[in-house]
Amino acid sequence: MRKHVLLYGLLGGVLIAGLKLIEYRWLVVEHSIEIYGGLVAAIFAALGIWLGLKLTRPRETVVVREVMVPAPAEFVRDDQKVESLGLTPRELEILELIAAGMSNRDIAERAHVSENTVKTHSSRVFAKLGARRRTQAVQLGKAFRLIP
Amino acid sequence: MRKHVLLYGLLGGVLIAGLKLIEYRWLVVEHSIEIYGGLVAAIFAALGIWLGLKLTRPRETVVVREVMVPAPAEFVRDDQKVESLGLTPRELEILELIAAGMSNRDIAERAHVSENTVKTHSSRVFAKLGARRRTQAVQLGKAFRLIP
DNA sequence: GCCGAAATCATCCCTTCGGGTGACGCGCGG
DNA sequence: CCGCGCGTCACCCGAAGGGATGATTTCGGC
Repeated sequence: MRKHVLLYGLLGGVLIAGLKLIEYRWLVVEHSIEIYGGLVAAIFAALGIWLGLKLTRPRETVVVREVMVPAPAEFVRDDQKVESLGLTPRELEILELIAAGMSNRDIAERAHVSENTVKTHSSRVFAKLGARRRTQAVQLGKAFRLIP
Repeated sequence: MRKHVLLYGLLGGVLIAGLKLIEYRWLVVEHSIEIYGGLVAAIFAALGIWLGLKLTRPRETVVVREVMVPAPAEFVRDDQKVESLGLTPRELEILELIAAGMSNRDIAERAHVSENTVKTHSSRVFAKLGARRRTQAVQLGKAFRLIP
């Protein structure tokens, strides 16, 4: 920065000296003052522009734009809904297995209980959800955010 | 931009006229030419700097930062998957209704066809999806992004 | 005009589901 | 200690679902 200012002043001095020399060499011409002023103005204006550019070159404004990106939005169980429906953990578990597309027999094996027990649980789930079919139970379970 | 240039020239003219006036009023002082040049240089340099700043004002770096925000991510059917599975529009429609938790009878009424037809369609859907139960068909349908 | 895909409906048969009911054991809290 | 909620299991029965197969119609393409 200091370098720039020094260079600036130096150039100014040289210019003035040069102009003066020219003036003395070719005598005073009419309107020389205007030409002189115009030259000085033009040159210094150019210098000013250059200096201004130099000064503001590294000045950058960072604009942060947040973009909505579709995120999986991981599942969070609505425990309040579970509470209000009076669903027991076991029933919720059976509902999840039903939603996974398993038959009562499959669920019985998975949960290490008898098929009858699974039927009892699922019946209770249907009753509490107000569903008549397992597919409906699944649909309601997802709507109530009880299962992913 | 044109406005700036005009203003620039106008100011220059006014300045020269003003200086000339001063020069005539107080007579010619020794070194007046240097003072005059210096003044013109200083003012036009300032103008140049200002212009330079103006020119480079809109230099901004836009940084786009993608932020994971839970978004619904609306459903888009995987038509390619539909194609590869050979699912017909009607079958897809029946699959959607199954996913809505409806019974074959409900679907028959909704689609204005007989229950037998619904059963035929659903059977084909199951075959194409590799499902044995409607709940499984729903689960697979969602996994394959065939239904919302 | 014939062919094939899609949609429609049907019939038989078996499996799975769902409702209803009853019962037993366990653990917790009044 | 007794009741209650929860989980477990059982049996019956009707409804719904699902597999297999065949038939008809409609529509677009070759």
